[in-house]
Amino acid sequence: MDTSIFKGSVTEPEGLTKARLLDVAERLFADHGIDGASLRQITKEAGVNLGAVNYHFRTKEGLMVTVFNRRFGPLKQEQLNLLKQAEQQAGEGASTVEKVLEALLMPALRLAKAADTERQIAMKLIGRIVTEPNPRIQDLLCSQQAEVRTAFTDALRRSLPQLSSADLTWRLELLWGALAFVLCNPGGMERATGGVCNPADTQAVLAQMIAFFSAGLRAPSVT
Amino acid sequence: MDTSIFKGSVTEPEGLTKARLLDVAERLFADHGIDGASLRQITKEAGVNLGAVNYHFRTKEGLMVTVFNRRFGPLKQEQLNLLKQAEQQAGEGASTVEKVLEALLMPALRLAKAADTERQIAMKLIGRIVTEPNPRIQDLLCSQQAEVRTAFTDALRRSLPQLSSADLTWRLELLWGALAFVLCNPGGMERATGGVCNPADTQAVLAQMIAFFSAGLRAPSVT
DNA sequence: GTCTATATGGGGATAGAC
DNA sequence: GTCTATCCCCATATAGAC
Repeated sequence: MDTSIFKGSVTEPEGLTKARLLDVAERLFADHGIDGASLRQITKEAGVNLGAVNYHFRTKEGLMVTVFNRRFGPLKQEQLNLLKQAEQQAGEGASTVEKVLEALLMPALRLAKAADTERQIAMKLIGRIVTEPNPRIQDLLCSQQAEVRTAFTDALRRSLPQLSSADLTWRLELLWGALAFVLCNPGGMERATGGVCNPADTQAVLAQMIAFFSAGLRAPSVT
Repeated sequence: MDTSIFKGSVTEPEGLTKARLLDVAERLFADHGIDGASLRQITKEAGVNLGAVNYHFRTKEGLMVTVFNRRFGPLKQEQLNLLKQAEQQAGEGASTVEKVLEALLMPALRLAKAADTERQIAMKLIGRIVTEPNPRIQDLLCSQQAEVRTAFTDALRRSLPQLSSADLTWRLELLWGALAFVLCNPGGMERATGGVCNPADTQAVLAQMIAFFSAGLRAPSVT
């Protein structure tokens, strides 16, 4: 007697395989880097077939781009929305540096509606992609983030009219790098600092970064 | 008539193959990441045989560790020497934050006695290793840098007695991340900022970072 | 949509001649 | 010390059965 209900090639619920692939790929990309995570590993852990990647995403790069957009799209929107809110609150005058920084940093550190472990995975993914050696991925990121970059540069220029344009650009790059580093390797950071720094503690990181960087941004121009 | 002097397996000058391997490996590790650079590519570009890696360094990891130490050993020494000098100059009192930061940042950004292209390669290598996903490499870096980390943390603690220990640790991590990011991908940074930021301009980066981070470090404690 | 099987290429490591 | 040749494993991508 055969008690199994699903046998042979029974059609799965629409999109389930695809979603499982995306979830596992995101986690493994975050933990081992893009090149460091193989399709074999991803499909095995997702409990789906290797061929499914080809069917749903065509190539590994297709999978990567989809993972990327699923996470960066909403993030970008949230950053722009928060910035808009901050500027509306400020009314006629310029927003404070702190408010602008919060709009930029909070979404990246918090990641909307994410459960705790999911949040940590997504955070690491961002860090990995930002520091990815592969030039194709860098290009992708660069174009994706261009809108965010200009929006926040403009906002900060209004908040800090005394700062030269070059200095502002430089300091935003430094801030971006520090953020990427924090996101990239939370475990290593905690270990290196003897447990003092825990990047998963969103509130603490946010407070630290805002205090540190708003003071830095207010430093006199050097050019 | 055979005019070639070296033919067949003529013994090369001592250490030449080894040095060529190290130089090329450093460049390719810097450009493509550790995993991204294959031994085949390295040996081919170095004009040496694949087997030479096994003979001189045993494994790829052996090669990587040697490249690593050749570059980080002197860097570490230079950082510690400059710090010592700064503290001697300061005499009884504490060194200024700026002097301490300069001792930390300048060697990394300048890299002693390096020609221009060599310097850029070495800078990228540092960035790559700092952001490397592979946990073995992270451990190596962490232990190598422990001495530098504590020396500079102690120096800054003396310069900034009002800053809580946790805040200082956090801010140094953020600084370290920003530095890594700058070193890691100079081309991408220049492109993303429309040429405004050129990480190869040591003096400019140093001035920017010192102004930005010394102001940040002087911000009030948040904990 | 899902599976098995395989094509094709590249990786690191090594043995053994010279 | 250097070279060739090769082992063996793993990668991505794909073809074709179900």
